Amino acid sequence: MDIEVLRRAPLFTTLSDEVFAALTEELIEVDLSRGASVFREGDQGDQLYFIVSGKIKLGRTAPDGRENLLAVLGPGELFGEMALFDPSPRNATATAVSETRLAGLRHENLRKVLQNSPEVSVQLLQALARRLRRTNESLADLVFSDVPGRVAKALLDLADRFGRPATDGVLVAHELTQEELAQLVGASRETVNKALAEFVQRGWLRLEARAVVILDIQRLRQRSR
Amino acid sequence: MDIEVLRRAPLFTTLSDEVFAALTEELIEVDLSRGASVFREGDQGDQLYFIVSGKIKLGRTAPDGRENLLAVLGPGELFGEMALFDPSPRNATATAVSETRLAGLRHENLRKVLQNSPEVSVQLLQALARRLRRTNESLADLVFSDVPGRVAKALLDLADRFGRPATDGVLVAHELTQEELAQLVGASRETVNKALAEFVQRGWLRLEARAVVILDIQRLRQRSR
DNA sequence: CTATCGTTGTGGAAGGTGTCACATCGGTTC
DNA sequence: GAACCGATGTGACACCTTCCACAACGATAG
Repeated sequence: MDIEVLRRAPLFTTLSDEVFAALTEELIEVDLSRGASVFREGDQGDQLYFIVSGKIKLGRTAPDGRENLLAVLGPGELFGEMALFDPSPRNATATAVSETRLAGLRHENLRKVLQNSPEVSVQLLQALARRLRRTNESLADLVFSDVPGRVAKALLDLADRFGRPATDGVLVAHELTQEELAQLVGASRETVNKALAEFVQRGWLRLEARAVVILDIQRLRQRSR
Repeated sequence: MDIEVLRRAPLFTTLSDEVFAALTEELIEVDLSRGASVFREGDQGDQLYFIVSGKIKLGRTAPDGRENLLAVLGPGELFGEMALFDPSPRNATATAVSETRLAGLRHENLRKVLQNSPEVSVQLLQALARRLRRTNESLADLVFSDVPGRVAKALLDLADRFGRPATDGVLVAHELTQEELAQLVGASRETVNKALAEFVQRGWLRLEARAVVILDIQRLRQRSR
């Protein structure tokens, strides 16, 4: 397994080489193709996962079948950590958005690491605090912004994390369908499509298959406020 | 200061009497009257707070002045912990909803406790995980439920945490104005007022000053889904 | 090449919510 | 008691968003 990504992950950078080596012994490799789930809402879980490559979406399903996404995560990020500290079952479903490789770590093995190096628990606390901050941000957006604003914000966020410079702008290969993008911003697919169309029409974006190229990041940023 | 509440708080129950005693030495007492703020969005903070008595609302302000509440917390709960693990400034304003007494703990003093008893960091992780879970829940509600549904859910939640049995139902002395309740559920005051009026008209509620009496908890629960 | 199916693009009707406007109520101040 | 002010109650209207319907597109399988 390619452990370089993990070595650079915030959670592990503070670890000594020894401890890190011991830890990697315990990692469980998981490979997923698009659409495959790591775990589902309601499952009992005792692992947390690091994304080695690919992307994972965390989503919830309403009783009537509608879905909404809490986050889309990429390489170096971790998820499923809540189950380790909160006894209740998984409160979200984790699904691969593309070909994805994960490294799983069981609760008991993490415990061992926590004993030996208390910095790790601080790192975990930081990771959780950051996530909480992000979620609070999303909450506020949902209350204050209209759909186009939330779409703009989502694209900028995805650009920050997955964007790569292109000849005429920033290529954001988010790998999401418009349906998924809509679930991420909490709106209907149709409305999101129309918002995207408007941005394209204004010359701020160019659409590609499961990707966008941001042409005018300034305007987009302005629209997102 | 009345430390009984703190002794029973999840974060401290696992501590030995010695460690707990040492900790209480470091606590900073803060008294607030309704409307007074502990800290504001953008402040630099290095304390976390435990609520001894009263209620605190955590809120954010949009650039245009509109507000929305992330949570309303009561005795035994803690807040402001994110600043300890995430270097960025406060991302919410904490304001007293009623006469409130807090116990503040500075970062450096918490560190000392964390060194001596690793269980506390696990407790902190649990507290954060629970908060994240709650926030995810609110996010989903905002996407899936209409305003009356969210109002019903908010009242039930407040009832769980602050409710007291009354002669004809459950008295929820939430101490929030309808304006604040509206900010909590992410809606306008008028719409919330109309939702409440409808519930009263159906015989599910009785309104009192900054409080409600839930008369038919079953129906209310049904409406909240 | 053709059929199929998931995805994307668009229009229009229906409904929920925010905004505005104003009446009412209750407690506080002078 | 009168004036005042924050909080609450309620209607009308505009607007955004969802929902429904259907066309167009593109990749894949046969």
